[in-house]
Amino acid sequence: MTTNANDRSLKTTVTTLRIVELLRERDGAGVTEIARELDIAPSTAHTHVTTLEAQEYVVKEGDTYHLGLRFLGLGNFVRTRKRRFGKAEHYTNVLAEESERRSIFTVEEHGRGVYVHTSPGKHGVWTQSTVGKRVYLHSTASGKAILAHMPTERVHEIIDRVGLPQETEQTIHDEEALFDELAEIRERGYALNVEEQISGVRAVGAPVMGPDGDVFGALSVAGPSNRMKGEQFDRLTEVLLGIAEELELSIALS
Amino acid sequence: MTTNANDRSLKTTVTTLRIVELLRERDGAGVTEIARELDIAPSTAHTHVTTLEAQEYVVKEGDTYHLGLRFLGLGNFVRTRKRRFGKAEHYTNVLAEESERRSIFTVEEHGRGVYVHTSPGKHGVWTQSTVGKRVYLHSTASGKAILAHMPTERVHEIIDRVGLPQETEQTIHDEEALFDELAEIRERGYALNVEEQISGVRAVGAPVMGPDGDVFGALSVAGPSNRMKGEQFDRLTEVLLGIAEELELSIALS
DNA sequence: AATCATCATTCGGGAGAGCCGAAAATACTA
DNA sequence: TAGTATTTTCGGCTCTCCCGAATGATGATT
Repeated sequence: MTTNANDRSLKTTVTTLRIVELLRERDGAGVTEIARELDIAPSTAHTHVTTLEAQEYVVKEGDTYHLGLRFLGLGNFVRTRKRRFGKAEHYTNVLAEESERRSIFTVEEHGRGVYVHTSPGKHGVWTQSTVGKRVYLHSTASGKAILAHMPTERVHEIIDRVGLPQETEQTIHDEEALFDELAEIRERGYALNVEEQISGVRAVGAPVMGPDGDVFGALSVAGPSNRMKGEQFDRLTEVLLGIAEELELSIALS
Repeated sequence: MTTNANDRSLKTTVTTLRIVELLRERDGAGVTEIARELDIAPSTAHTHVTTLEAQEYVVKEGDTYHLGLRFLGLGNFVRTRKRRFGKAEHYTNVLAEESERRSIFTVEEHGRGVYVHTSPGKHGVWTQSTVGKRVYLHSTASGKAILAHMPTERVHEIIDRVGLPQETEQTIHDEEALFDELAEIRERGYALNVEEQISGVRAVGAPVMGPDGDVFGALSVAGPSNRMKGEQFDRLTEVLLGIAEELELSIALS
């Protein structure tokens, strides 16, 4: 999947990054645990982890190694790198306030959706939607909203790269069906997610276009299915579309 | 400095991390620029940067490489890793509200202070105090508050490791003078920074102790010197100490 | 206490991987 | 069209990373 044929990738760097990833998933780990999990010699794991520690990217607490606060600076940097992200944050909060649902601003990167901002909203308290989370584009409302406004060619590239994994029974896993849906989304102006990512959860997503005509990202609101239907739902959609438009305007004027 | 004698550090990993650091500082860079700056061959820089891209830690925009949003997830993870950090965030905001000054919560890592939370406050708008920023402990109010409540042995270790660089004319750069100051801080209960880090800026810092008796971090307020003196200042100190105590209590009860 | 078990850490040596340099490809300028 | 500065590819040599075995350190079990 990630390993192509003529791979000039640096094995050492890849191992280091896998360790970083593991330390996040496990919330810290010991040398043997890392070695076992990544199928490398304990001594090798040790060298990697001490290198990371010497560079101050990792801290040692007792016998377990943890990700250090240096990642705070890096995370904060990418979060504030584009001025548009600041605007998006504001309108994500406004959306959560007015919709009373969990609101999320998502952008595409490497063919996946990344949550750049999230705001809980009165009735949308469920967790699991943390900043930085990576999701599939084809199984989420924001993701489909983004795909719908990309050049078809790029959509194909993305499908080739990440595929269309089925996350629930409702997930669209057929390429043709997806393209039909994307056409519908363009027509309609917003995207739906009917339990396609998580059972029992529905969402609506609206694209946020940049002034250049490219998709910048997408805003979405999500909640339990029983709170996301009927006339309530129509109101939600209206609020969402309004705020997405405000955000577009705000971006265009800067 | 970072290169010890019997260094088992992985050269490849170190180079990769230096590139990451450079991409942050410069806000993206091209291959040649990286190679020139780090004194490596362009082809080498290219291999590193494409490895990072393949692992989705870096994005390519035209001919320049930028840090990617994967760091968002890592940053968010370390920010929320310790439940105490959440409490600290809340009280940092309260402090900014009540003091109307820039408020910061700092912890020690690898002998340096790291800003974990910051809140602008009505009259403390000046920037440069972003989340994740790393500062010296001996030249900041929070830093000195933290040092004052560490085992003397560790303070020596830190001085040996990072030194006492002089940042302004006021910076304490003499070891003995520093220890005198730390004793005074313990006595007084809070630390001062009189233009020791940045000319024209003063700050007050209070330690935040954990229930185990170790320093957890420090809260501080900062502002331009002319707004940080007289009876105004006494009120600030009182507010700061009160909120630091509240935070300690809140931590102890969890 | 003493033995055992588990894990972290050190270190030498061999294999393989990373680094360089040269050349090709690409993008801009004049 | 030629010239300049960049990125990118690729072969090969050397250095470095990785492994395995040995040593320390820590804690559990009897």
